Formats: sequence, C-alpha cells, structure tokens
Amino acid sequence: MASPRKSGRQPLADRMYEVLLGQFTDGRWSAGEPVNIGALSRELDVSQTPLREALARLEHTGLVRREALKGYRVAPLLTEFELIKLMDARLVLEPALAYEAARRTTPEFLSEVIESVDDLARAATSPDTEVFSAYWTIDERFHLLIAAQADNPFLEKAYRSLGGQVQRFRFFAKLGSARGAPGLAAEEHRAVYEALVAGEADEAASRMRRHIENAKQRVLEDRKSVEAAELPAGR
Amino acid sequence: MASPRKSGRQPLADRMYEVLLGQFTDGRWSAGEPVNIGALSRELDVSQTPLREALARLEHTGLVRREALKGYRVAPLLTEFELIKLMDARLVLEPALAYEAARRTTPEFLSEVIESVDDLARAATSPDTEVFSAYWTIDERFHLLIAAQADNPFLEKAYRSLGGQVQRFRFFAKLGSARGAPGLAAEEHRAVYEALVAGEADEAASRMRRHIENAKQRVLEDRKSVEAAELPAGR
DNA sequence: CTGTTGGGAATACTATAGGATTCATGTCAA
DNA sequence: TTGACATGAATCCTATAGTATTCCCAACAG
Repeated sequence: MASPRKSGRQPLADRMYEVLLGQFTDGRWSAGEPVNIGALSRELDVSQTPLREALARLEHTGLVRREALKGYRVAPLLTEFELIKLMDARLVLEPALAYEAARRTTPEFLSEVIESVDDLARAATSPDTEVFSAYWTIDERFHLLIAAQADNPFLEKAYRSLGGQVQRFRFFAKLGSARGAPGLAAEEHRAVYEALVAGEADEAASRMRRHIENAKQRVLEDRKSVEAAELPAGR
Repeated sequence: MASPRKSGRQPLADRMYEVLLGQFTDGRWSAGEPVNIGALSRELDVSQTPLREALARLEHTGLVRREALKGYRVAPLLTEFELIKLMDARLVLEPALAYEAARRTTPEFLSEVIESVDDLARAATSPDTEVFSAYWTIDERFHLLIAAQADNPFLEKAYRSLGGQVQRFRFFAKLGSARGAPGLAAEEHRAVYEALVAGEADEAASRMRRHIENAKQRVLEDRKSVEAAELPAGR
C-alpha cells in the first residue's frame, strides 16, 4: 500500500494517541474488549509501530491494560468497590487542590471557571442529547481548571492519573441519570466558584469536599438503578 | 547479526524497561542528557523498537522527557521550587495514606514495616557505603508499604505517579551526603510505626505529616550545600 | 565581527517482513 | 460423553530497511 500521505508536522504516534483516546472515551469499545493491533492497523491505514507506541502510553492512563504476551485489552468497568475507592481518592486530592487554587486566583482563571459552570448548567437542562453528551467533558474541565491553578505540577499530575478512570462513569450515567442530578452538580460547582471569588480557601476546600461526597452518592445510586434495569444483551 | 538469543519468556520491551530504569537511577546518565536510541540499540544489542516502547512508558515516570521530533532526554534535576512542590504534594497524600493504613493493619504488614524501619536505622549508621547506597531504596519501601496498605489502588497510583522517591534518589546518588539526618528519618519512621501498631489513625497521619515536613527541610538544606559545593565549578 | 543561509551528516520516525507464542478447532482414546 | 492432545490459524513481538526531519557547521553577505 504505502500511501505516502502528506506527512504532517506531528508524529503519527501522537495522532494515533489522540485518535485512540477518542475512541476509548466515546463508547465505541466495550469494556474488556481485546484490542487487535493488526485490525486497527488496517482500519486506520497506519502500520503497527505507531499504534503500539500510542498504546504503550495509553496504558498509563488506565484506559487499556496490557498482558505480557496476550496483547492489549480495554480496561474493565469499575466495580462498586472501585468506584467508592476512586471517589475517596478524589476526596483527598480535590479539596487540597481547591484550597491552593483559591489562594492563587486570577481574573482569567475565574472567568474560565464561571464559564465552565454556566456551560454545565446549560448542558444539564438542555434537552439536546448532543449537548448533554458533552456533559462529563464540561464537568471535567471545571476540575482540571482548578487542578491547574493550584500551581503544583505534581499534585496536578496525581489528579490527572485518576482522570482516565473518571471519564469512565459515563458508562453508568449514560442518559439514564437525567433526573435533575446534573443540575445539582452545577449548583455545587457554582458554590465552589463563589468561594474562589471570595478568596476563602478553607471554604472552597470544604465546598469541594461536599461536592465530591454528593457526587459519590449520586454515582452509587445511578449504579444501583443501572443494576436494576440490567440488560443482558450487549451493545 | 541478530543473535537470536535464548528466547526469554518475557518480552524484550519489559526487560529494556527495567534496564533503562536501572541506568537512569544509578547516576550513569547526567541530567538533561539526550538519549540516542540508535546508540542504545547498538550498545544493548537490541533493535530500536522495544527501546522506543520502553521509553514511551518511562516518560510517565518523569525520568525521561520526549520532545516532538527531537527524541528523548533524561529529565533535568528538580529545581528548588519543584522540590518544594513535590514535598507539598506528598504532604497532601501521605498523611491520608497513613490514616487509612492505620485502620487496616495486619500482623504481616506491621512486621514488614518494623523490618523496614530497623533496616533503615542500620543503613543510616553503617559506615559501609554499599549498605548506605541502598538507603533510599529502604526509605522508599517504608512509604510504599503504607501506600499499599491504605487499600485504595487509585491513591496508591497517585502516590506512585509522583516518582518523588526516584527523583530524590537520583539527586543524592552522586554525592552520597551522609550526615546525622538519615538517623532522624529512621526515628520518625519508628514514630509512625508505633502509631500504626496502636491503631491510632489520626496520630499516624499527624506523625507522617511531621516526617514529611522535616524531610522537606532536610532536603532543602542538603540542596544548599550542594549548590555551595558546585558553585566554584560553575560560571 | 555578526547574522544568515545552504549543505551534509546524524537521528528520529514509519513501514514491512518474519519468527515466536497463544488461542481455537477437531480428532482420538478412555 | 468427557478429557487430552495435536494441528492450524491468528496474533503479538522483534528486526531491518528506508524516508523525513533536525542539527551542526562552514561559507558568505552585510
């Protein structure tokens, strides 16, 4: 084949990383599904080498797992136990991040935060499924903004090491949980924002903690309802 | 050429990962030095492909950095600013880890902890440089044991993502500064251990926090002395 | 002397091919 | 029928070669 392809200025492995990241976060792959490198190579019309390199990096995000000589598989879904542990970890990191961010606010930062809060409120109430599907992306932006403003690369990296997993409870709350809970999250985000504006670090940390605790409860409830409406048929 | 080599049961990329990890942590490479994949390929008698895969994974440990089309470089040494930020991040994570570990102690866990504490005390007072060189490895074992016992894979992973232990090891590997400080660290470890034995979670967290704060001060002092020693050579 | 530009060497990046290992299917014996 | 074993296909893993990009340095214009 060897279609020369007008070689972009960016390495193929980088582009493949982004492509695979997108594929793994939009539900195209089901949990635990094996990743066939040869098939991917033919489908995306690239060789196996850059795909392998991209997968090696994705492994550290927790989206894919690699077994010694068996290849890559999409990470399995989180059990209820793991879900609880994940939220507990966020309960340790995020209040501290909010505390530090509150002591380093800038006008640009605050404007970006309030923008994300408004976007989330809009997405929560919007009947447009297209907008609502971006809900978790907007939610993530709020938290990443605060993590960045904490001005501690190590803490931010530690938080990001959880990020790949955070994206995954899109599976639990696919449009099923649209009963007002998202609106509550937007309200809590706004409460954190107000503490940030006021520069009250302790209050920002406290409100962030409460937000995570509430989100933890909501996620567990959603999961129960999903279990109740169990559909054995895949896909 | 390609001497087939006695086919090992484990993939070459995995072995290369370990080899490179060892090379980057024993002072063989200097900070900021470029990593020539071709030269490494000839020196280690393997092809470039598994080396590239191993480096892609090492990038997430913070030991090497990758620039778009320029290749890999050994990560630069931590600045004083970064060192402070690293210890601040540990101040967030490790007390929480100690708290959780204290509520889940087992006899096996406690025996391993006290063993690491005793080993650290021996290594600190030993005049044998061979033993002392393993000092930071033993110190790391103490912290990793507690991180594992906290029974939260996400928090443990977040702590590992800091790579702080590795960085510190790399920092001191060259001069092997041995003052009375190591003995102090062993004392503080023992204090944490006693709180763990008593099952007093709050006290364990508090003592861990104090230990990190003290370690932070000691690290900064050591760094000043290093600056003083390297000053005459610099411009 | 300074800044720019061109050419060559070194190096990173990608593609393809082949060997090694694992999984699946079918056959035979108990 | 059940279990074990052998054979074949699919797939992962490694090596080599070729292409594209970057870096180094010398030569030249200002």
